[in-house]
Amino acid sequence: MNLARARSTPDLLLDAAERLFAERGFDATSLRDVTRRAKANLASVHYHFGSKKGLIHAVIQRRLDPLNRERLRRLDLVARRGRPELQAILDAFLAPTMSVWQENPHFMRLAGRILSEPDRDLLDFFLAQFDEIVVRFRAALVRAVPDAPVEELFWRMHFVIGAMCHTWTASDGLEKISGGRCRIGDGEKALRRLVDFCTSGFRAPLNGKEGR
Amino acid sequence: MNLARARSTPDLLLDAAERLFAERGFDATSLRDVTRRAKANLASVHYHFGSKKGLIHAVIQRRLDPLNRERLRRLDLVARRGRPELQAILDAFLAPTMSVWQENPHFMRLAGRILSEPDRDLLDFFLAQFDEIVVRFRAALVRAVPDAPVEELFWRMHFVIGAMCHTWTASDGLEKISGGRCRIGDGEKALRRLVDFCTSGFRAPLNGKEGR
DNA sequence: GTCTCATTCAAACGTTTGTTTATGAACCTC
DNA sequence: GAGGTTCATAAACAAACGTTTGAATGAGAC
Repeated sequence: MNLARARSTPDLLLDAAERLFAERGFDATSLRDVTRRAKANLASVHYHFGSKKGLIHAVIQRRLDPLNRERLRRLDLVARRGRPELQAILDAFLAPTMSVWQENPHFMRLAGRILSEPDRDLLDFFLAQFDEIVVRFRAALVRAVPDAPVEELFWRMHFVIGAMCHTWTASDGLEKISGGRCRIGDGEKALRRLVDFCTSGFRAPLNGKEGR
Repeated sequence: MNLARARSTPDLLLDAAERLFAERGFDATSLRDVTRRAKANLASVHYHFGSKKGLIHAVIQRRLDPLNRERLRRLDLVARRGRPELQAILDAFLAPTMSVWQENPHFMRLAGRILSEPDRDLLDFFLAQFDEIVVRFRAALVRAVPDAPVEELFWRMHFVIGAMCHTWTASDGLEKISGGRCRIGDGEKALRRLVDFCTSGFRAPLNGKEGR
């Protein structure tokens, strides 16, 4: 038997699928592509995951679950220190995405794309994973920016999410457009830029007037 | 003959394709879907556009060309008034997308999705439409924020683009997550929120320190 | 009237797709 | 070691895909 523990078929399928889905998209990746890369049989997808959609869901959940748990863990640390700082909240939300991106850039590219997915089922499944995140981060934001209407907070988090997704999914577009000037590099600097931009954007005056 | 001038087959194909591509995505939309909706023959796509890819390119170019011309026109107006204001530059870049969204929400949803497209050919074709935009807006930004390194300007425009795309493509996700609190409505208010957020984000202190 | 050109049309092409089936090997339980 | 469960495998399924073909149609030009 090998010293390196042999990976199970489901894991091999998930790895292959994650990679291919990220590179080519869900529709452009056939189950034959996945099983070929995983060195598994075509029917094994249906045996372990029921269908192609089941495989997609599993790919998403495997990474999204720890990611969102880490977000909540960090938010807890922030909230425990008294009235939460806006920047610390945004950092708790954004920094874990950078960690995931570092360990596995494929998944973050994939996740960013799902939010603009036309497939309603898939989008709903994805959003359902954020129920607790929404509640907890909203509460923290209300405490950090008490003079802003909740509606405004949602809009600004919407912009934050847009900037975040674009950062991890389209950063090669940035490299191309900037003529190679901007490279995402190790992610740390990109994260700091992202957090700074979002924090400052979040502090925009309310109602177009200067903040009171 | 009809009073309303009969539209040509290519136009009918473009309309149908734009709608369906936006609703279901490129891969999930078959040429049979398109021709059925356009009440045209299946082969007409290849006759007029050469291939499915040709049709996709035509759909994109038809809207993107006027959109980017309008951006440049507005930027000209801003630059002619002396040293350009940051907010005016961002408005010149962002406001036309709202106009397009109002006339044709389908296309903006589609455009936002292309930036996270896995298909390199398609992405390259899309980005190539922005060559002049990049040059002109970069020059304006350099004048408006002279103490920022060009690299920083590119990064911040990257975040702006992310927030913008997310606004027009995923605003129903916002509505769902916010529990119906946030509706995009007529677009005017969303645009103002977006411009305010981006302007403020763009003014984030440089290098993590307070701006000089 | 006839020739010419652009366009439309129905039908078929060969692939590829997700999914299902039937068989067999490997393994654990008692 | 018999019986049963779990997983792997090859083969087949019907459906849908982008694309091509060759004939039919229509309107102007001469």
